[in-house]
Amino acid sequence: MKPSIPKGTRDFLLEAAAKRNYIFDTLKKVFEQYAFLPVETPAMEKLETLTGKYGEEGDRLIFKILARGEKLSKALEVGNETKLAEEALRYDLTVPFARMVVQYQNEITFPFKRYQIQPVWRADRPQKGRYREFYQCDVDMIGSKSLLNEIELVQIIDEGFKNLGLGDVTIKLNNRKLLLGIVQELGIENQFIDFTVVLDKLDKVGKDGVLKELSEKGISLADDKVNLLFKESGFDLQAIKALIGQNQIGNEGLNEVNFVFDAVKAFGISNLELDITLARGLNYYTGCIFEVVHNEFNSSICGGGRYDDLTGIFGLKDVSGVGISFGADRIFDLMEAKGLFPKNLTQSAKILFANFGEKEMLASLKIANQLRAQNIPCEVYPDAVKMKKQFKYAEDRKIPYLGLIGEDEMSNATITVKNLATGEQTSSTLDELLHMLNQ
RNA sequence: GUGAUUGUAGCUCAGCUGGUUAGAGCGCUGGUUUGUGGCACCAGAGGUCGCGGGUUCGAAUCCCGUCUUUCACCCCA
Repeated sequence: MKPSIPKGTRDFLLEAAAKRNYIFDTLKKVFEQYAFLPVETPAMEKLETLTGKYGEEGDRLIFKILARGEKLSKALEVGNETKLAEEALRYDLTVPFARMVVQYQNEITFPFKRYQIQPVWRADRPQKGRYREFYQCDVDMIGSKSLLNEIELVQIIDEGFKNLGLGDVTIKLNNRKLLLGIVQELGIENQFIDFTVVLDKLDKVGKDGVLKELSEKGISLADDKVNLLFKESGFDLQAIKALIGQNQIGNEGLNEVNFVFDAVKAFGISNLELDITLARGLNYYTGCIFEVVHNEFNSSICGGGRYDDLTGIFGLKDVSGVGISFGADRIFDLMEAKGLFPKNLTQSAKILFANFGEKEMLASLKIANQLRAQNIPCEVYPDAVKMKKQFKYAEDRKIPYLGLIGEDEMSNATITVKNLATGEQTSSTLDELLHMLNQ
């Protein structure tokens, strides 16, 4: 059998793993700058914890874990589908986080801020930028309704992407309350989800495409409202204001968006865009919603929003939360395509000591240990094989220097050091070597 | 879930309308060079042509199924 991995998953070899860690580390630094601390939750949750939180489509994509042993045979026997799988792999990090907050509510100080970098699984069909296993980097805050949180999250998004070299992203902002107000004024409140999902496609399929899809879902709109709602491929904020008029929830949403928008702009973040067509599919969002896109990548690389009732589902009422999720794998692909990763992420040792035999090997190890004590990563080649092979190893691992300690060097306490890039070779004492490698 | 698409050596690929020993480049191993690599030259190893079935005297090549790859839709990080 040819070795391979399940579809929609991928291996991260040395260099790829280093690159991905670079993304994690960069984001972590920003998260911690805003006083978020890490938590972790198990890869699997009880199925009932997950179902019903992501909408119909989302539920379908949950990876269920088949029951085993007696439980399985019993479930098959009785034909009880719900007993076939009682556990599932987590679909995102937000719902498990909400579960965690409710479960440990007496041990937690609110507002509770955490970040979480872990993989999630979706039983989707893989395609560009879409995997069945991928890492999310979530920052969430539960237990405060203040819009300060929204403002800070936008700042985190902005700083995070800038630090990754992706300062040219667009941060989109919208508010579900505003959308709800619009839907109320259109008289189609009971088709809120259907409407917003279709509206989200405006820039992709245009006005006619949206109208067509709406009518396919049994939603028809009066012409005058359509004209207020959107133009060919965008929308007109003044017209939207006219559309929602005195609608209470709509104006609430509008005020929230404006507050966040103005504050963030005042802090010099210019790539923020109000987009009333932004919907976001996850059902639990209730207030501000965010999404980050890049013009060289066709799907969003970060998304999030406020959820007023998520903990309520688990029994903790009136606790609002808000958070965002960076899609590490999409960011990885985008950065790879743009060549944004720093070089030498995989440089392991600064110097490799060649192996000429047992005596020489031990002499080299003694030097290596002294370098290590000075925080200089280094290694001794483990086998006394031919030089060609040892050189190649150093080259493949991007080790810049080769140290040679043979009989001559041992007897006069020196180390022959060869710069592998230039071919330059010097005879140094240990102190000279330390000095050179510390630069 | 729907519709396309791909699969030949470790990697990237060639192999014309079916014809007998399936090729190249890179990589790998050994040698020219038993403590001095990158270059060059020489030699060598490595493939049930994704898998299963069918058509045929004969299949990498045609047909069916299946898995896999990639892409779009749905939906999403």
